[in-house]
Amino acid sequence: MSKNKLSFADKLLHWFDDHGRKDLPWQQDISPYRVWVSEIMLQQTQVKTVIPYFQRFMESFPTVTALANSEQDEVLKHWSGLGYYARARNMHAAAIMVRDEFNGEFPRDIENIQHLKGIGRSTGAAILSIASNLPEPILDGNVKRVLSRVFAVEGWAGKSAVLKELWTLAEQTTPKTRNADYTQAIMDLGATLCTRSKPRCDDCPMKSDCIAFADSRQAELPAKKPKKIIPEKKTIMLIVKDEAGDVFMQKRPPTGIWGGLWCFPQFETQHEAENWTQEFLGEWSEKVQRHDVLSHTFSHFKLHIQPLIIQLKAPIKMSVMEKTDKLWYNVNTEFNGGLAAPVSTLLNTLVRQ
DNA sequence: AAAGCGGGGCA
DNA sequence: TGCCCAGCTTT
Repeated sequence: MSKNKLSFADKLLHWFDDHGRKDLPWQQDISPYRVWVSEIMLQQTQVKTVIPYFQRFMESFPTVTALANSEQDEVLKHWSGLGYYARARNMHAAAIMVRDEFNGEFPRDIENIQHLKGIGRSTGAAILSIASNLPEPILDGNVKRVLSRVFAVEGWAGKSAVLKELWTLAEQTTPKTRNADYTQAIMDLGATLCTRSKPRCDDCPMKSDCIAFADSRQAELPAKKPKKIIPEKKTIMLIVKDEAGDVFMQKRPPTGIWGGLWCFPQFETQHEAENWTQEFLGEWSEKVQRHDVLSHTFSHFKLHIQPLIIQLKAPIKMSVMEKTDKLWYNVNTEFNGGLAAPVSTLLNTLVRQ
């Protein structure tokens, strides 16, 4: 390791001592479990949004064993609105694995910790570094941005050659001592100063070392992901109300979009929706109401949702009542399961009046 | 309204 | 090794 690289860590740590954030909820009572939960949540969401989710999660699932002993519906309920629901499912599976295969303790080495679902090299390293002060380098989005700028790494990090170069730089810059502080410091620098747009270079401890700053290339580095045109799809969401005002909902398959979350029945056409209602639920008393289309963007397609509301009058056929993946939801009660954002939106705007 | 964000799973 | 998976914030 060159002298230059050592001073990188020293400068960063000095800055962190004076200016870094140390009062975030997951920086208190540090444990592998708390760091793990925060890291998974922070993968997809900003600090400000994560804080209330983290606190609710910790109140309900104070330990990894408590999480393992919970129902998936309960876990997804705490994740509703955060997105990337596969990560909540993975966390639940990983907690069960820690309970059953690791005696309730997180593995303390980078190889074994990656056997847990949802934990790769960077997240595993963050847990080991922050919770146990082990000298593992991390490479999350913040670190990628900082390293790309300081060392002028060319190319998009989605390319394996670029990613490899970034990992090498991460290994070379990560110190053996004060590793936990260093990991928090470099993430903090990326989150607060070395931001994607308008970085505050004048306040940055790496200013004198940063090639992007020297060359005024902060806006070009890191290289952006190539643009892709995403397809658009349409669906009808059918909101069926029974005589009591309860709403019919069904659980989605365990994997795929909104896996394990509760949703309204979906159809391609209004005709199909009406036929299905007739066949499985009975007669309806009012005309089918169409409501405004709600558009929802995923990473790989855009979904246009046409909500339909049907009010039933005849009694419900028993067959649908018996299934565990179908239910009638009393909208004035708390929902015990995961709900995708547009489903929550529809419940709030069209059902709970 | 459109762009940008991030990491792991899996074919 | 390249594509799939979300929903929120920022511009």
